[in-house]
Amino acid sequence: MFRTRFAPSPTGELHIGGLRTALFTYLVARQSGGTFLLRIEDTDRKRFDPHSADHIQEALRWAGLEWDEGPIFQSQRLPHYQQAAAELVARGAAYPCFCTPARLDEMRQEQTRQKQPPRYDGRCRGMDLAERQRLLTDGAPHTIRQAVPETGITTFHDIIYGTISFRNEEIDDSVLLKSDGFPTYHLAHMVDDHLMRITHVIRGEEWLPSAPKHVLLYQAFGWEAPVLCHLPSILAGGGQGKLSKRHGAVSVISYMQEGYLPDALINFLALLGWSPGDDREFFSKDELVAAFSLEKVSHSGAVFNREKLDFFNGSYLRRKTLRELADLVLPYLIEADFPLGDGPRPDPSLLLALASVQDRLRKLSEAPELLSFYFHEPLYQAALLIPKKSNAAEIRQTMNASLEALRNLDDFTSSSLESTLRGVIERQGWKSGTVLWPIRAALTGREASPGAFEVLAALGKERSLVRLERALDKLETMA
RNA sequence: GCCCCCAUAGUCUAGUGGCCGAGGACAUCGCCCUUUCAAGGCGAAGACGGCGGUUCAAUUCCGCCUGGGGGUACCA
Repeated sequence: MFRTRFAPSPTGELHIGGLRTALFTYLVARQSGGTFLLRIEDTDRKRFDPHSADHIQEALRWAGLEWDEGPIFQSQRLPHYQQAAAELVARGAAYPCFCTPARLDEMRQEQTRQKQPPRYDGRCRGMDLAERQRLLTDGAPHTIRQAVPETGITTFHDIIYGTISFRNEEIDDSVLLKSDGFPTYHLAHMVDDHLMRITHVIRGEEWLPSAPKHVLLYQAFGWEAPVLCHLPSILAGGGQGKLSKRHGAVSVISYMQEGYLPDALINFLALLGWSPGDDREFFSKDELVAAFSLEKVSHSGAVFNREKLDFFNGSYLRRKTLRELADLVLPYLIEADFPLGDGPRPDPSLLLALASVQDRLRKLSEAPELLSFYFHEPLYQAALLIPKKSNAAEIRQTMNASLEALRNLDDFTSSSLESTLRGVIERQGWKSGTVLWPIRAALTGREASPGAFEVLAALGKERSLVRLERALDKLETMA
């Protein structure tokens, strides 16, 4: 029964990398029958975005990652952190620092000039106790800094990376409590993880270098540290392959708006840095819960590959029933201002139209473009009606024959349309292309589109005949 | 600069010393199907970064180099 948490800072919208972290965190909790908690780490008042927490929750919900506890806001738990900081000072693991931002800035510039690693020089750490007490009682502004041991090695175990150690002398005395009384991440997250009985800290690898600070803090408190797990980054992949050049960090909401299905995104993201160890690639969320394990997460960063995401999305879209697809696509058609009529919303002809494009759809936002000829008379050049290796005279002939056969046909279903037109083709001994290509071109105005029978059926007899007659007119004026 | 992490095809990955003359997926190319484009089926091309070790045997272990990523804030 593990307790895990996703702990984003509310500084903007949830990004793809954050969603993957949330997913892995969620999976660990679910597969143990444990608890997944959402904690908003809003301890930076400068970067705080008031809408961010809502956006993050919306994105998580859309993705299907429901949390069991929270959201908990750190800004409402200040006393916990202040008390913890005081405790640390009492234990000698932290100390008040009265250095001003200006002095710190100057100090770092000097260090950089001398080609030394920029870090706190320890001025207030060695301060005379009487002096410290005097400043404190005077109410001098100060922060609380971690007193990192000057010698020794801090070692910890990461589920993914294994044993990692740092020389304590390399670790800086970070600020734990800011002068405004807010904690920094270093203090807040570990205090909360302890108080909330978190068993697994799962976060991005950008935290790896500061992990020893946190381990030291757990030791100072005498608390048992949770299992640590750092996830490899998702990379943008600039400059190498042609397929990877326009990938970047993008917000989850934008994928939602572009018409990616949450299940497809989740499936894709799960495979970015994790694999089951065999050749399976399609996973429902439940299957992920069953198969996932942190031990199988890879150690190296993964480039975000949108082509593969599109493949997954198309694949998930193809599994939808037509009614499901209609519900999904409708908002995009409305957005595109298509004349949808007054009838029942997923009307039969819309379902037929959708069926004709389902195989070509990679994301929902492509639907208006793929379906436009069903809603608007197509504009095209007469030459489009004539396939290669044919001519206007021949096409006029086949079109007239097709038109006549179609006028006499009442059952406008794909199958009866097919047998009727194949009958025409066979009787006249024509090549099927000379009959079918011009019909399809006349109906869609496109070089590439769904097949003639499907379009005929979806458009219906009346509208089909109008378009075919118009095409014939075009052919006449051509000659 | 210093510290940490990483390294199988364009991309995501399988692989824990011999089963690898390296498996799967996306993308690419070809063929089939076919009125077009997709989808689908079949097939092709494509990788163990380099150099040294260890070993009877290294993609797998070790070191160095190179390359990539991250950190170095009163941001997370």
